[in-house]
Amino acid sequence: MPRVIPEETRKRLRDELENEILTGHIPPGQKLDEVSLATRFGVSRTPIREVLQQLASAGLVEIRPRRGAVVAQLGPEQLVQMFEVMGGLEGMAGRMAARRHTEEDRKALQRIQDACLAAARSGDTDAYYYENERFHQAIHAASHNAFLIEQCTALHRRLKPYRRLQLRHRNRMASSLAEHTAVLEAILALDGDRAERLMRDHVVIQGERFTDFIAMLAEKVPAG
Amino acid sequence: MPRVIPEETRKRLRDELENEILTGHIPPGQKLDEVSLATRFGVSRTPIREVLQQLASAGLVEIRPRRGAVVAQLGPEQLVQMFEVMGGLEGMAGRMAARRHTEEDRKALQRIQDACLAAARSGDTDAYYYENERFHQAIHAASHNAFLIEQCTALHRRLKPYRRLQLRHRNRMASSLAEHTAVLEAILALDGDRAERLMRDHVVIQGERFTDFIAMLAEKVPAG
DNA sequence: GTCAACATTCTTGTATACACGATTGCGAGG
DNA sequence: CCTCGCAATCGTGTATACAAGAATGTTGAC
Repeated sequence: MPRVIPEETRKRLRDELENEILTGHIPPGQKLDEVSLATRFGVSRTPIREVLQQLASAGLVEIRPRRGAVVAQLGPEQLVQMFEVMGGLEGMAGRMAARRHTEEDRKALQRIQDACLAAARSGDTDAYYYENERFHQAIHAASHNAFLIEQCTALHRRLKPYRRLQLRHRNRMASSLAEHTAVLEAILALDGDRAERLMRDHVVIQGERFTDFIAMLAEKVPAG
Repeated sequence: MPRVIPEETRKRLRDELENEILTGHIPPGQKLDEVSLATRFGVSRTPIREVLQQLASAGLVEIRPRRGAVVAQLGPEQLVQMFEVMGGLEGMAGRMAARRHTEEDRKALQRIQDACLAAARSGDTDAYYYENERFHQAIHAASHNAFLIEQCTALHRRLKPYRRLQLRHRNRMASSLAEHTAVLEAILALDGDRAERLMRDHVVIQGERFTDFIAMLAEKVPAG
């Protein structure tokens, strides 16, 4: 039994667990038993505990002293609030992008917007989801604020599982694309105020639609 | 040697270490030796490592694999970026506060503003610093977005050591107070857009002044 | 049959032993 | 005198032992 984890296993530990939580493979509220996880990954409890701590700091799991770790559950209210903040952050990014983007940023944004358009035309939701993500990332990058990028990425990741479902509903893909177009226009026109507002609304609308959906589900399920 | 940390020691561990970093008692770049810390606090390395992990997640220390933990250093650029984001977050809070504050929020805000005024009149920088913090907290609270409050608090804490020096300079206290007044007016007038803008500028100005100061220092010291 | 109190079991939190990468200091070669 | 390489040392990462709180099951009384 090696005393040094084979370099990749360390990351695998964290990434795999994080993924299973983010994808919902391990459902919210599920208890995370240290021993089981340790056995499963073939390591001792020590590195498992470290990973759990990190995931707790990221808000993915909740550690109750002496009572173990569970996958964090986000209620409708928390989701609304997080989408609201996400909107604010993305709005910031939009504003900064409008004021600071470089020629390369322009090109990248337009290229990705084209890809979004293509995905939307072909009706490929998964492809659109992927390109949508890249579009947002490109705007973050164009803000040229590394700290903001970090914050956006972190929150984006955390909300990921909730956004995914949501594009499949109605013709959200079409309106999303239209909103992108408007945002991009504002950015290219160097209009920071407008870019911020449009971007914020774009994200908040997503959030609202989704949280409506969640709230609807929540009514049928007793809080637990 | 007790195997169970006496309940309070656990928090003391984290708080004390965090404080010493935030106050600069342990200077940025300083190596944090696990064994020394363990000895100092009278515990083993295990809880120390946990605390270090948490502080790393909060951005206060940097853990370099196999090479130990050091107190994180923020360069001028990072500080600018963080203040920029802080401004955005506080702006968000201002906007939401304008739209959502309750009667209690109104009263609290006015009460604290009065306290700020009193502190400014008496020229007591420390008192003003304290009341200023409370004013910002009151605005956060009036946003009624718990997640935003968390984010603001976290970033606020992290920037704390940098803001403190800065009020002592010039007549920053007077202009800070004037800015508060304007922000409060906008909030009480339910003008979200204006509250956001004023609040953002208020914070960003603080940041800029401070980072100018830091940048000035940085020129004299070779990057290390 | 229900509930409470106790004993048992399970799981977490801490301490410690040990392995191995990183650092450092020394000596040999240029 | 400087540099490179190696050896000794140091410090971190992991596994494991153990203590004590939490959960669970059992038994007894009402």
